[in-house]
Amino acid sequence: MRRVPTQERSRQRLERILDAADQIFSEVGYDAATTEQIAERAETSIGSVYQFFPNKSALFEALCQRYLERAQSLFERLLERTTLADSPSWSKIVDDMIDAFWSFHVDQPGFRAVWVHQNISAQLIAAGDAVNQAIATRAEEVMAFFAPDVPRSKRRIAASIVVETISAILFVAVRREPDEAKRLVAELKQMVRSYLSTILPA
Amino acid sequence: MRRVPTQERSRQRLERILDAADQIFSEVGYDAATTEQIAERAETSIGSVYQFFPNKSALFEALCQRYLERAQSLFERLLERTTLADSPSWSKIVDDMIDAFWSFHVDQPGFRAVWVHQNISAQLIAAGDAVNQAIATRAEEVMAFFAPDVPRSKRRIAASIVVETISAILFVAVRREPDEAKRLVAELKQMVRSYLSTILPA
DNA sequence: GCAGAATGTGAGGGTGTCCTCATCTTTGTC
DNA sequence: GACAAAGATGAGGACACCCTCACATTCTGC
Repeated sequence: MRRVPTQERSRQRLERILDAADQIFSEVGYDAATTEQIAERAETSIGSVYQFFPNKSALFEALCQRYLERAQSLFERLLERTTLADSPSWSKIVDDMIDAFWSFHVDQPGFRAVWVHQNISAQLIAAGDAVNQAIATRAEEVMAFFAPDVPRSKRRIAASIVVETISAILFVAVRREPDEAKRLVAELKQMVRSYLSTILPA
Repeated sequence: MRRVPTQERSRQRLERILDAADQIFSEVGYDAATTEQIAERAETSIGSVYQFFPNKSALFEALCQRYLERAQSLFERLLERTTLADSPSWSKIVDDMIDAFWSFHVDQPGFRAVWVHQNISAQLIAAGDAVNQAIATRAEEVMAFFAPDVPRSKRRIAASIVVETISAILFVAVRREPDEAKRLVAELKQMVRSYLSTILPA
């Protein structure tokens, strides 16, 4: 970012620009989106956009980063709440997790739109992978709580595939009709549960 | 397509253009790819590219269509071979299916590259969905053979999520280190098997 | 209420790509 | 081998978008 806003007016403008970028990129895709269009939607001038971001791609990346941060913080909040509760079953945790991320996708339709089917830099892909990795690592810790004797390597790959599957299927589900999506999410829970029951004790 | 080639020379040129497009789009993405660059890689002139395709996006779509056809025909060939063999277990069929599609991804790296993280038209997304749907429908028939009493609606959603999961996780696996990918594929089989065993008889 | 810092503006320069078309080359047929 | 049809070529027109920068406006501390 070129300039970090200090005044309130500027902070709001930056927020408006990011929101506008979110909308435009979601609607028409990275290429078709023009910086002029984004400025217009943000009710500001093209010059202001370039006050904050050195170029179009930096604007897009900032937007993606914002989504990644939101996703990760959602997961952290969820875990905090869970560990505080008096040890529920792991299947309950899985269900809650899936529900929470499903809500995330539904509430923030731009997330899928900007993340999939856009030109994403290798750097950004790595950032996305890192978030999934971080989530998987935390998930592995939860698994360790329920099954301390399962070897670490086994836990690692299991956590990884569970996180990736949930992530991938939710991405698919967003595109379906609401009814079909609901059923997909239900079956996703079922699948993850039956897989994990081969590893974790009931 | 603007012109369908009748002479052999022309057919080969068209093939070269599609192959070049495959490479360039894979390497740099849809936007960054230029039609001039594609023509050069195909060892032909820009004019020839536009003899066959009305514009850049039509070229890209033709490329995607070629991949979809290849994927679907792979599945059909696989099923033909399977039904001819004397009724193996369903878990064997699942494993073979996953292996075959994994090879497809590995052998045709361009498939993932052009399909994910590119600007794909809604029309093309629908085409991709249609292929997955078609595969799911055939998978459902196979399930019907092993579990005739499971209600149709249940079979449908199960087939759908299995196909989507396999498709999604293989897309993820391609990006991993070979070792990690191998483990992911192995766990994918495990997951699908344990899910299906809640539906199909052993 | 004033100086100066911070912020905002938008017309236009520069760049690069898509695609056309007039012209040339190859292929097939009699 | 001559003629027509099919195929191939690539310089350049047209267009659209990114980004700059000189100037205007707003804010802040004194």
